[in-house]
This record gives sequence, C-alpha cells and structure tokens, in this order.
Amino acid sequence: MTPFACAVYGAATRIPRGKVATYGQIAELAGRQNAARAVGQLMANNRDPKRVPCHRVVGSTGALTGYAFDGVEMKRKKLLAEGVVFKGPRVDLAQSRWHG
DNA sequence: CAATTGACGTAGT
DNA sequence: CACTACGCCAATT
Repeated sequence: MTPFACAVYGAATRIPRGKVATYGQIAELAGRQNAARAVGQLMANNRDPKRVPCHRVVGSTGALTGYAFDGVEMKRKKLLAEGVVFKGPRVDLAQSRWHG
C-alpha cells in the first residue's frame, strides 16, 4: 500500500453515513488537490470494499460514476438507503455533501 | 524506465 | 443543460 493510497482510503473511511464526498475532496484530504483522477484509480482498484465505503464517493457534479463490484445501480440504491438525497439521476450535493 | 489507463475536474462550445 | 477538449495524478503494464 502506497502512502497516497493509504491517505485516500483513510479519508474515504471518514465519510459519515448518509453523506457523500467528491473525488476531488478525497484527493484534497489525501494531500493532492488535483489528484481526483488518481483517487478514482484507487477506488476502482480497491480490493477491500468492505473496509472502505467507496460507494460514498461521487463526482463533483454529484454523478455516480462507477462501482467496481456491483455496478452503479447498486451504488445508487445503497446511498439512497443511507439517506443520501438525490436530485434526478445524481446526488444533491447541496444537502448530502460531506464537509470534513 | 516510458507508455498506457481510468470510478476526475474545469472551462469552453 | 449536454457534450467536447484539455489538464492532472498515481498505479499498472
């Protein structure tokens, strides 16, 4: 595990239930403000979906971009179940965005 | 070590 | 708004 990856997963773990964070946010918490893309890479390659709530990570617009194991559909359901507010096809960041 | 890849982000059309 | 064109970064090949 690289230090960066560790920071990223660490940050992701801190996301409270019912809230979501953007890739950019995670990148920032991990110390690389414009590494949003790299963050996605790690999530996609994430071998421990049980340890990291990667379903609480969405795009800056609130769009659900992907979910490695169960697909975007399942991701949406999970968030919905946790109380995340959706605005049409995407998350309503105005309400459900996590402020760390 | 260089090239390729991907769950991004912002600005412009 | 939806779509395109570029910039960015770390992991993999």
